[in-house]
Amino acid sequence: MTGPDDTRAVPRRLLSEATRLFAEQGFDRTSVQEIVAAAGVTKGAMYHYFGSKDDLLYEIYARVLREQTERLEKFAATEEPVARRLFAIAADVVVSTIANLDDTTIFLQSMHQLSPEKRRTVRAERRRYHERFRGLIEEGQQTGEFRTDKPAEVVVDFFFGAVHHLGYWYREGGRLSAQEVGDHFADLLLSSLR
Amino acid sequence: MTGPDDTRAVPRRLLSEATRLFAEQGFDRTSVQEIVAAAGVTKGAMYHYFGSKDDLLYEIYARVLREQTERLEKFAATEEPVARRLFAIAADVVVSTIANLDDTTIFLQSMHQLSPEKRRTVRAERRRYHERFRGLIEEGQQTGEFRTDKPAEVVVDFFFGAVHHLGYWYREGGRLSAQEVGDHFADLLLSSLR
Amino acid sequence: MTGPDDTRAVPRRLLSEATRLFAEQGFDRTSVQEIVAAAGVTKGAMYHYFGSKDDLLYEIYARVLREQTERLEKFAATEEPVARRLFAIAADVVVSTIANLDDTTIFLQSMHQLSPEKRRTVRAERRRYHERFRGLIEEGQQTGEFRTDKPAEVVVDFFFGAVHHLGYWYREGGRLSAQEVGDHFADLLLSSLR
Amino acid sequence: MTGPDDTRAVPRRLLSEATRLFAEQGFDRTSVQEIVAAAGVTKGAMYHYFGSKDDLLYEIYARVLREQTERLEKFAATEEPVARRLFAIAADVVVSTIANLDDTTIFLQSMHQLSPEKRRTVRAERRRYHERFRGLIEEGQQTGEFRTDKPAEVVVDFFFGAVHHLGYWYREGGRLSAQEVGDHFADLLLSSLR
DNA sequence: TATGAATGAGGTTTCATTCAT
DNA sequence: CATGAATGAAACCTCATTCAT
Repeated sequence: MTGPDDTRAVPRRLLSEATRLFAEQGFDRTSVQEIVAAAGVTKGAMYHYFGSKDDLLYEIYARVLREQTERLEKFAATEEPVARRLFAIAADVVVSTIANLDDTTIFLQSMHQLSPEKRRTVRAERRRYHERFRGLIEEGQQTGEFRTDKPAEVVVDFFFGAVHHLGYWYREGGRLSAQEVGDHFADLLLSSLR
Repeated sequence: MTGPDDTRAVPRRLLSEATRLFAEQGFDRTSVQEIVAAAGVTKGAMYHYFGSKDDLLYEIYARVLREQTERLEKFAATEEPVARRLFAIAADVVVSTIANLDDTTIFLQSMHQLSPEKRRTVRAERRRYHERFRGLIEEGQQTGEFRTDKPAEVVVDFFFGAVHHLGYWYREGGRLSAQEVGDHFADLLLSSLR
Repeated sequence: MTGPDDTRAVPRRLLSEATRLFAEQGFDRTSVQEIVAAAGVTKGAMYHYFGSKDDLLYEIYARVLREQTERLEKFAATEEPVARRLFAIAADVVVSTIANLDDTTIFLQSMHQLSPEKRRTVRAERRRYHERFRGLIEEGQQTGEFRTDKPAEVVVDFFFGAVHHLGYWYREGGRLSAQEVGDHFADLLLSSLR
Repeated sequence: MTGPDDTRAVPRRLLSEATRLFAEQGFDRTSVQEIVAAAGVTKGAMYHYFGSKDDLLYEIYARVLREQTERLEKFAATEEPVARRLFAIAADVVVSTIANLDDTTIFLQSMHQLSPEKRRTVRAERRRYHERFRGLIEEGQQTGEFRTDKPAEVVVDFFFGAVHHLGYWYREGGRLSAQEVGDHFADLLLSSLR
C-alpha cells in the first residue's frame, strides 16, 4: 500500500498499485476504488491520467513488452555462437520474468479482458518478440547446431509455455534462485534442441 | 448455444454451456444470465442444481482433474520401460488437453476466482497429479536412463508450463494435429532428460 | 429441530417449527425451505396442508387468541370481587404470555405482514379481548373500588403494553419466575387503580 | 414522498423517507428501490452515503437514542424532589415518543433485523438509558418516597413496555393529546410506586 | 489538477409458489 | 399424500464512469 509519504508521481503510483492488485485479485475483481485508495488519491485523479480502467492494464502490458524486447535485442546483438546467445536469452527471460512476476501473471490472466483494439496491439508486439526468438532457433538449425526434426515454432511455444507458467509455482525465497531456474530452463531448452 | 431440442439433463447442459462461455469470455465476464440463457433454462433452475456460480466452476475442475488422473494411472500401470511410459503419458496429456482445451483454459485463468476452500481442494488434487508425474522422472533417474543434474521438480514445472499453455496458441485445424504436438512435446521432454 | 422420530402429525410439526423460527428470526427472514427442513418434510407437503406461508402465521395467531380468550373467560366467570378477578386475570395473562413467549413475540412483530383481510380478523378478535378486560376496570370504577380519574381504556393500553413487552426482556431461568412477574405486574396495576 | 423541490441534503432525505417506510411496512418489506424513489435519488446515491440498508436502520436508531438520552439528562439534572423528576421524565418520554412514533415503531419491530454487531451497540446504549431511569426509582426507594416491595427493574420494564407500545394504539387526532397520555402514564407509574 | 457526489446498468442470489409425477 | 424440479420476480449491492465545482 502506498503511504502518504510516497512522493512518486501520481501516475506511477497508480500503475504500481494497480499491478499489485491485479496480480493478487485479478483484473475484474479489483475495483477502481481499491486502486485509487491504495495509491492515496481519488477517482477523479485516476481518470485525469488514464482514460479508463482498461488503460491501466494496457500501460502495464506496454511497459513489460518494451522491457522484454529491449533485453532480447541486447543479448541477440552479441557476436557469440547462436547456442550461447540463445542460452543467454532463455536464461535472462526467466530471470526477468521472475523479477516482474506480477506483470507476467497479469499478462496471462487478463489479456482477454482488454478491449479488442488494444488486444490486437499487444498481440502484434508479442508476436514480434516470439518471431525474433524463433529466428535464433532457425539460425541454429541452419548452421547445423540444432536438430531440424522439430519445427522451430513448436519449440518456441514449448519454451514460452514454461516461462509464462513461472507465476503458478515460483515463490521468492524457495529452493531455487531466479538465476538457477533460468540456467536450468535454458539448459533444458538447449538439450532438447541437440 | 443449446436449442430447445437439447434433451440432455439440465445440470449437464448448464455445465457444458458454462464451460464454453467461461473459456471464451472468462469467469468474471460471464454472467449467470448468459449461462442459463445458453442452456435454455431460468436462473432459478441453475440455483436449484448448483449452490453458486462458483460451484459451476468447481464442478468443471473436478471433472477435468478426475479424468486426467485416470488417464495417467492407466498409462503408468503398463510394464514398459520408464522412458516409454513417460513418453506415452506426456504425449497423452497433450492430446487430452487439446481435446478439452476449454476446460484447461478455464483451469488456468479462473482458478484464483474460486472460493479459498474449494481452491484448496483443487490444488491438493493437482499436486497429487504432479507428484505422480515427478515420480516417473525420479524413477528414470534412479535407473540411470535420465540425467540426474536436473531436479525432477523443475522438469515437471517446465513441461506442464508448456502443456498448460496450449490454449494460448493451439488452434483446431492448424498445421499440426493434436497427436503431432503431443509427440513433439514428449520428444522434447525426453530429449532434454537424456 | 424435528427429528425423524417425531411422530406428531405433519401440520402440527410444521406449525411448531414455524413458530420457533418466526420468533427467532422474524417472519420475513424465515424461508419456507427452512420451515419444511426443520419439520422434516418437503415443500409440497407444506403446501398440501397450508395455502401459503401467510397461512402458517395466521394459524399461529388464531391459536394464541383462542387460548387467551378462554383463560380470560374462565377467570372472569368467578364470583370474586372485581379487584380479585382483575388481579387473577392480570397475573394469569402474564404467566400464560411467558409460557408462550414465542407466539406473543411473533404476534407483535409480524402482525403487519399478514394479508389485510386476515389482519382484520385478528384485530377484531384482539379488540374483543381488550374490551372484555376494560369492562372489568369499568365495573370496578362503578362500584367505587377503582379511581375514576383515569379512562379505563388508557389503563388497558398501559397494562397490555407491559405484557406485550415481556418478550423483550424476560428470560427463562432469570431472577424472577413467571408467577412472580405476574404477581408484581398485577399488583402494580391494582395499585395504580386505587 | 419527497418531491423534486425538496432541497434537504440527500442523506437527510433518505433517512427521513426510510423512517416513514420502515414504520409503515416494516424493514424487510421495504425495498431499497422504494426508499430511493421516495427520496428522489438513485440506488447508487444511497450506497454512496450508507454502507447498506442495515446502516440506514442503524442511523435511525442512533438518532432516537441520542435524543432520548439528552432529554432524560436534562430533566434528571433539576433540583426537584425525586418524585417530581420521575414524573416529568415519564411524561416527557411519552410525549417525545409520540412525537417520533415512526422511529419508535421501527425500533421495536426491526431491532432483530440489525446485524449482530450493530445490535450490540444499540442494546448497550438502550441499557444505559434504562439504568439511568432505574436509578431514579431506587433513589426514591431509598428516601422512602416509593414502596420498596417492588424491584425497581420490574417497574422499569413495566413502564417502558407501556411506552414502547404507544405505536400500536395511539393515533394523532384521537381523544387524547400526547401530553394527556403522558400525564396519565406518569400518574399511573407514580401511583403504583406509592 | 483534483474532488466526490451521483448515475444507471448490471451483477448474484433468494424465494414463494406451481405442477407433473 | 408427497416429491422436487422449475419458474419468474424481486431483492441487495457493486462499479466504471461523469461532471459541476
